[in-house]
Amino acid sequence: MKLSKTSEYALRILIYMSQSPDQLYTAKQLVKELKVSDKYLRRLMTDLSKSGFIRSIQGRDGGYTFIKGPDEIMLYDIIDSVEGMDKLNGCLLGFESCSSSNPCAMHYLWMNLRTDLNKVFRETKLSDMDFNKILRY
Amino acid sequence: MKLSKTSEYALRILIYMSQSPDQLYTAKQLVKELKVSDKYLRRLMTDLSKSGFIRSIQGRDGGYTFIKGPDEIMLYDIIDSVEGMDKLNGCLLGFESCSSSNPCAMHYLWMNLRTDLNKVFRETKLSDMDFNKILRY
DNA sequence: ACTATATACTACCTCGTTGTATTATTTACT
DNA sequence: AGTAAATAATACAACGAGGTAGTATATAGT
Repeated sequence: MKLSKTSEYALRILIYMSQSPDQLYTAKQLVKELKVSDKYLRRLMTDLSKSGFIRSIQGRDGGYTFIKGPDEIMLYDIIDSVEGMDKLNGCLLGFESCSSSNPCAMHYLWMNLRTDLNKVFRETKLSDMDFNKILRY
Repeated sequence: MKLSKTSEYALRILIYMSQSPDQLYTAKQLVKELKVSDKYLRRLMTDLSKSGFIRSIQGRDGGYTFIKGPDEIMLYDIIDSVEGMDKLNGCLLGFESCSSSNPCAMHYLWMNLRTDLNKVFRETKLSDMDFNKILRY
């Protein structure tokens, strides 16, 4: 029912950047706009570039820019890359052995809910975000 | 998208106990059946009795039994008492200032999903659980 | 009163997540 | 070549959730 801070930040950053996807964003700029700590953001940006969402350009006049277009990136992909979407899809009661053939008491109830959750995150693109509503802090 | 371990355990325990709600359950018995660590379960049971779901009976021949009937306890109440349902209902992007009048880019998307989640947990009773599907471990 | 068996309470330990500090590397410009 | 401005990488600190140990307290049966 809640994402990790890392997912929060990743989404914040990429949603923010997708306002003008061709622009080169510096860490300094993102830190200022999004109020994520400098060091933490930089580390996260490295992860995001390793995951292939953005390219990092080192050196003077460097920064970060998109590789894929925001219309090619699903919210699911972002969350999956930073915290693992499968973690969120386990048994709600924490039973290792829970499955459709051996369901726990809440299995079908939870399955329906999480199917909807997954569907939305799988089908929503970064570019579907409403850019009139970019909060900063 | 996931509950805390404490919520998992609380649900496990109460769902298990609601199989025969008038029975007196000892910690030892619950530990054995549900594979939750002895000390942790005991501490959690104290919390659950303070929250008014169960009564604890100390001393020899003591144990735990329901106060309210399982048809009076909503899943929402259990989760809310052990981890605070409000924590799960915050802004998905972690913006403090996010609200309907000042929404973040994902506000309405997330609002719809979490409304469904809340609805199900608010409307589902402990006694609605399928007791043919009580997994133990 | 004593004992066995149960819960209550307090303090501590462990570990993953979050956040910070420091140093190294890369690149454009002059 | 030298400098300034940017990212990369690594190590470590702080915190909270989860889990454990040990002691105190309560109660039924004898």
